Amino acid sequence: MDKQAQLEAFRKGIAQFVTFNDAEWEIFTPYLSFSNLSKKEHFAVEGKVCDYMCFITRGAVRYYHIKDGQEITGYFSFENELMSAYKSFLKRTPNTNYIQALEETELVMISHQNLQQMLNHPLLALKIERFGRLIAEYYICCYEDRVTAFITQSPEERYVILEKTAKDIFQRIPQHFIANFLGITPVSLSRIRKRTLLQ
Amino acid sequence: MDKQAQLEAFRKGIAQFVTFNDAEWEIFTPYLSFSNLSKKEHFAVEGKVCDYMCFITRGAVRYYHIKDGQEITGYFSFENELMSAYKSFLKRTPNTNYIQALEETELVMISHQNLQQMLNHPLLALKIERFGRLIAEYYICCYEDRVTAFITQSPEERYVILEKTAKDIFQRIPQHFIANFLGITPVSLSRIRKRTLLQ
DNA sequence: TGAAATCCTTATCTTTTGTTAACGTTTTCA
DNA sequence: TGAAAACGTTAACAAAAGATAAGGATTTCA
Repeated sequence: MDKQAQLEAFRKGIAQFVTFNDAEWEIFTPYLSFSNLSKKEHFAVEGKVCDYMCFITRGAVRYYHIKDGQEITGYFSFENELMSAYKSFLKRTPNTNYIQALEETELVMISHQNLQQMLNHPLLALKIERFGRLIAEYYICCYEDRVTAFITQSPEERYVILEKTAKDIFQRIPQHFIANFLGITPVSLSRIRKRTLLQ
Repeated sequence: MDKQAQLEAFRKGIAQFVTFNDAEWEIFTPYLSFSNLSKKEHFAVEGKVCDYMCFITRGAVRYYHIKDGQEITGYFSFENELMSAYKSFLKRTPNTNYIQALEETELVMISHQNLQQMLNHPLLALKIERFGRLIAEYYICCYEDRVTAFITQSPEERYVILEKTAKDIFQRIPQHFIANFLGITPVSLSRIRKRTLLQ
């Protein structure tokens, strides 16, 4: 995808949070940069501060932790979604997990430095503050649902709901990553799938 | 606690997010209101839109869902912390859980309506946008840690860590609520406690 | 293209958790 | 103050999940 098309996709993708008129867009876009990730390439690694907030125009990534030498996948992001090691990016602290491309991935990026400059730019500040607030609020709602699922649902219930609401993820993501995401082992997910098929 | 003392506590409590000079404070405080909750009184109930964002100056509350007729406690907030049915408050959608006072509780409150007015007030807008953004970012970091705990830790590990990092909660909150919070049943928590004591 | 890596399933065994119920203690509140 | 409610522990059994290993299919990539 060429940069112009990526910018268009980005503009459309963030319209749920904030819309720029053409004059604002002219000021805004020079603060953006672009990058590609090849399959298995890391966007973020443990111990490093994450300097970019991204919008994925194509591809998919997984977020994972390493515990006792084992990778545990906690989340995914796909095209037309935002991606960042959010906590590290915001707090400027070393990241505690990894983000890795599952496919060829294209990104539109905002560096932390540029973000700060925009927050000091008289014509952008208010809109960028709002953008940041709405993004954060959006993610809070996602997280709230996720925690609620862990509190109130069994692994099997979480699987059944995921299978209903995001069937396509099973075509795109290896099943053992999805198992981690659901909070169980791959073996256990395989059993649950067999069990729920028979019913 | 009298209102002046509550306001002082509030100002101090939000200083981690935003600080007001005295002139700004004068403009800001008329948008606030006050309320008390007696023990077991509900601040929020399922099905109603939550109209207030609160700061707790005294007391404690629990957040719980009802599933199959059973109450499942998912979170707590204490004095000097913020409290709201955040998702409902932000999205103006019916709330999906309950918030109930565990003790006599005192609140400083911002109504959604007043918040919107402040966001349109030329002298407050930027600071309030920032306040909202920083609060949301703060909660995202909390949620991120919580989800990571569910993904990467066993119930026993979650208990041991909670016992280390927030021992006082066990003196203040009934144990079966804490069990829900950890994602397990009260019986299971009782077993874990016995098990880890013996080791 | 062919060896290596990845992936899913299945089996076996162990460990943990859920469920239900009972019991004694403490707290609540009319 | 006294009956009722709330609370934590324990027991017994069932259900589910974790750990480990093996086997076969598919994919990857040099």
